Amino acid sequence: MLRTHTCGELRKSHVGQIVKLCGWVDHQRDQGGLAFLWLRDRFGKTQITFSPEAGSSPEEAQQLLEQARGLRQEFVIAVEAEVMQRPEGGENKALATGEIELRPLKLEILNRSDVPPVQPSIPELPSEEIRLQYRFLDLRRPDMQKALELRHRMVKIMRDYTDEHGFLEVETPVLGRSTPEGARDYLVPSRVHPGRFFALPQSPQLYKQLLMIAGYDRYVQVARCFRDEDLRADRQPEFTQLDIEMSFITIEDIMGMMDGLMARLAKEVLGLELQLPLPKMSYQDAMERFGHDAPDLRFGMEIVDLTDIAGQCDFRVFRETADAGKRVRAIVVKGSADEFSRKRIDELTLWTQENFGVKGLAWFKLADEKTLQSPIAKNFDAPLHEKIIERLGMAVGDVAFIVADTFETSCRALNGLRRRLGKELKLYDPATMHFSWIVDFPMLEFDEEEKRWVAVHHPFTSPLPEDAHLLDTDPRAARAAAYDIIINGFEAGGGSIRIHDNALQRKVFGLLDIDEETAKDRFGFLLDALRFGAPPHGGIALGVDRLAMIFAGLDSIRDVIAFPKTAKATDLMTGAPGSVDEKQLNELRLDVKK
RNA sequence: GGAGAUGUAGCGCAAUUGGUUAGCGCGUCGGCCUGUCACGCCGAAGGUUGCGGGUUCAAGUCCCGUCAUCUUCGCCA
Repeated sequence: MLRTHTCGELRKSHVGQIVKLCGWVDHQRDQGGLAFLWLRDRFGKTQITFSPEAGSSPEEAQQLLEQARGLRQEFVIAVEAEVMQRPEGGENKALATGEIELRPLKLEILNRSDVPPVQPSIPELPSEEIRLQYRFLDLRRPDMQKALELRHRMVKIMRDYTDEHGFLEVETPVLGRSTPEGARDYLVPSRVHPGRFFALPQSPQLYKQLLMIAGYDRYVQVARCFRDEDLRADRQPEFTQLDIEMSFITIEDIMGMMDGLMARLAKEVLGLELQLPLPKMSYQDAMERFGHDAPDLRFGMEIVDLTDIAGQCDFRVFRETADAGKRVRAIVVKGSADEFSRKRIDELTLWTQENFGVKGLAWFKLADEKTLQSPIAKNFDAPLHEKIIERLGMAVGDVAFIVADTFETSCRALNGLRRRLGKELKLYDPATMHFSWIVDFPMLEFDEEEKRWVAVHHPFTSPLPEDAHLLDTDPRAARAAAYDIIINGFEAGGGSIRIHDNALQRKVFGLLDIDEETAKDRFGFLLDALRFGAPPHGGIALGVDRLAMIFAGLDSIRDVIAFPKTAKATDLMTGAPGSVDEKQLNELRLDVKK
């Protein structure tokens, strides 16, 4: 047996025992006649003390000390040792094993290490580039190990919870067929069928619906999904979702099931009691009040509409915006006017223009309780000043930022501004967690570029029953039976009640400009299945990586993924994607031209 | 596809307005130290400043291009 215990488990109660430990040399301290060494594995660290009492004789003690001096960071060693209580006052409270130390009897080097570019023993982080290139070393860092452990616990809770509620985990294919609706697919060429391709799943959406039709009510899968789109701090080209589908249910049933799961995760992982049911907000409300369908509700700073007042002022930009049916909207920063010098406002204006395409960013401060102060203030008469101050609820010391543009652009700009200011001005405690549902999404939106309707959620989403008739008369107004779960401004998951009626599904395909032939070719199996007793069903998918990131209080999804990819979707460690032999290409009958 | 930031020793960083031999900490190597806790002392080695071009008497510093990493807009049914 190489070891009897891990590096994290020895306590006072083990004192006197002879144990065997294996691990990596974390760091050392040589004091001449006395040396200390910390042995690390993913369970913890244990101190080994090389003193004249080591071994069974002074000669052995000296030999062990010499051996210890030859050790370097990240060497892999095995020690046989006696567990000793540390001398009075020599405990290390920062270490779980800090009450004991090991008196070594035998030491063996199992493997050596080059000087590591990443030092797991120091808290200072190397650049992300180095971390990803030497991920196997970065993963030795206790922070990474904690993050992956937390992720494991969350997934375990998800599996336990769904199992206890009668869910069945079913695996669905990774090699499927491409459905160009939605995100770009990762394609896999077929050798057996030259010129034809599999697609990696963007989600197991259709398979889980087919499982419902097959009668496998209450399906769950921890599913890997792939999307060939550009990355972000919270987006990877391959990611994991907790995929769920249920039959004979209502929206409330699914939300209730997820509320329970969230409460359990919050309780067991963070020790937080969630108030259930989780609050709900309509999409329309979210856009009006926060400018985004995944608002960060940990702080206020709600958007206020000024369009009607703007229509009465002499400031041409505002009046013309209002007259054109666009919007003039504002957010107010409470009590921080002093922090917004002209220079800072200019910088914010430029940032807003460059990132969100607004033409400008207007602002008001208060000169006194009744008078606005701003380069554009003179374009407003006194009653308008008072109206604006009242509408915005401004007090002296507040500053308001106003965007005049289309509804969509003002949403983007004000949401961006709101998030940035909320973070910069520390308007919320980063440790708080805010869960909510966003409901009543529109079912369709018009894609101006492609000049056609596209599904906001996906083409299999059912309209709300009371809105189904709008598909014939006013598709824009039809609301979907869809819902997103939002945590701290992140979309942590989303789902919908699906269409289970063949005719309705065909009608929606028609609205989406998918003609009968294409629908049959791409989704024929679904349309077929819908003719053979499809039960009403619906489900949800939770972003496992994002949930783990949020619960761990981290800013990047990469920190909860063992082997993540860079912003350009490459793997710095393996070099993937790599080139392949001509032989492989020939077998696939692929011709790669640069 | 666009925008911004960054790139200097194995790692993290510094280097006035362009101006001697590019510094500091950690690590590495050598020496000393009997109670340390990533943190004692002394000494040494270690650099094509991402890469290519340009401006200049002189470039880590300015300009152009390029590559990489991060952030972000577009994109992400």
